[in-house]
Amino acid sequence: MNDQALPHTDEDMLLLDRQVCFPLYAASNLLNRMYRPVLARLNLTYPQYLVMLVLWEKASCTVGELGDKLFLDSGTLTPLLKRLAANGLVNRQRDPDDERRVIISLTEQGKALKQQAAIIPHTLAKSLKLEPEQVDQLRDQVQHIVAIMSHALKQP
Amino acid sequence: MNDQALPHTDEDMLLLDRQVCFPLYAASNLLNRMYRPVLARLNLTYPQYLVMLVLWEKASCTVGELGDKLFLDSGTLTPLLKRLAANGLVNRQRDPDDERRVIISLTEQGKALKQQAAIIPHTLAKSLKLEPEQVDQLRDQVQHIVAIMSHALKQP
DNA sequence: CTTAATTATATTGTGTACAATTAGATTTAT
DNA sequence: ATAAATCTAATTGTACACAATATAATTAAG
Repeated sequence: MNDQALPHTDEDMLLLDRQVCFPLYAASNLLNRMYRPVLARLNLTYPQYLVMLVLWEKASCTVGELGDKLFLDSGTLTPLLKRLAANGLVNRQRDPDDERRVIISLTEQGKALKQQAAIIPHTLAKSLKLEPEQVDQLRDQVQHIVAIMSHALKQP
Repeated sequence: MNDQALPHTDEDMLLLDRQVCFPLYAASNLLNRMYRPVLARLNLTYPQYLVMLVLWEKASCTVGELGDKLFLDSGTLTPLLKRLAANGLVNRQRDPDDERRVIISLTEQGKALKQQAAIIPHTLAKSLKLEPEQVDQLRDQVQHIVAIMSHALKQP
């Protein structure tokens, strides 16, 4: 409805405002910036918060499972998990059944933090005052391209 | 149409799949990963490519203008611009009219790179095979929340 | 049963992000 | 005109991201 009017020359396709990728990049940075002060009270960064979200659903999993769910690799997760462990929120231990794996599990303190985290979604939802339908529509659309990209990156 | 059915307890709001922020974060990481091999041929990273997009529209601007457009601060831009300068794509010089400012301008090599970059949007569009209307709709929605967040972050 | 291929995590090096601080230039208020 | 406030970049320190590589454990092949 809108696209037919937009030109598709090489020149126009390089305009910043024509990029899909740039708003996604900017949104990710801005979200991180909005979460930061809220999460700072829990002594968590945003990626650390994501790891905790996974663990609050499933109290223990391997580094690899975390990576699959969060689309991150061990180069990112290993130091992050060491910091979470240093802060007393998780345990890191080799899987006795397969010594290649490292099992990450919640400590009591890590479990307890969930109570304090309960207000986070409220706080953020209030800041980005969008209609619930808009939020759901946006989430579904972005989830869709995440699925496409993660699939595309699996076969080279 | 979909949201009314979803529960809104504190518990449910902490599910990874309920987050809007997480798909945006994942999308940003995955986009970076898809751009990387393509941009590597131009010897650019993704944020560097964004800076070049701005400069291809306006051959010279200050660090502050770049920061406003890309939602980045000098802590990110200064080292990035130094690397672009070291690679011969931009010049960095103090504004003689206001010595606080640093003017970034394209070198001939930087201008010439635009020709090679022309294929980038095509290449990426092919990889994430979405309908043009979907692309436009997604971009508009994400631009909308970027506007909301960048506005929210301006007033403490 | 041993070697080769594969798997899971860790390490290294480069490049962002960003808060907090600093330093210097300009503007404003007095 | 000068001191104070403001503005613009740069610097510092912490924490991601990720490619490439390394290491150790498991599995597969012969």
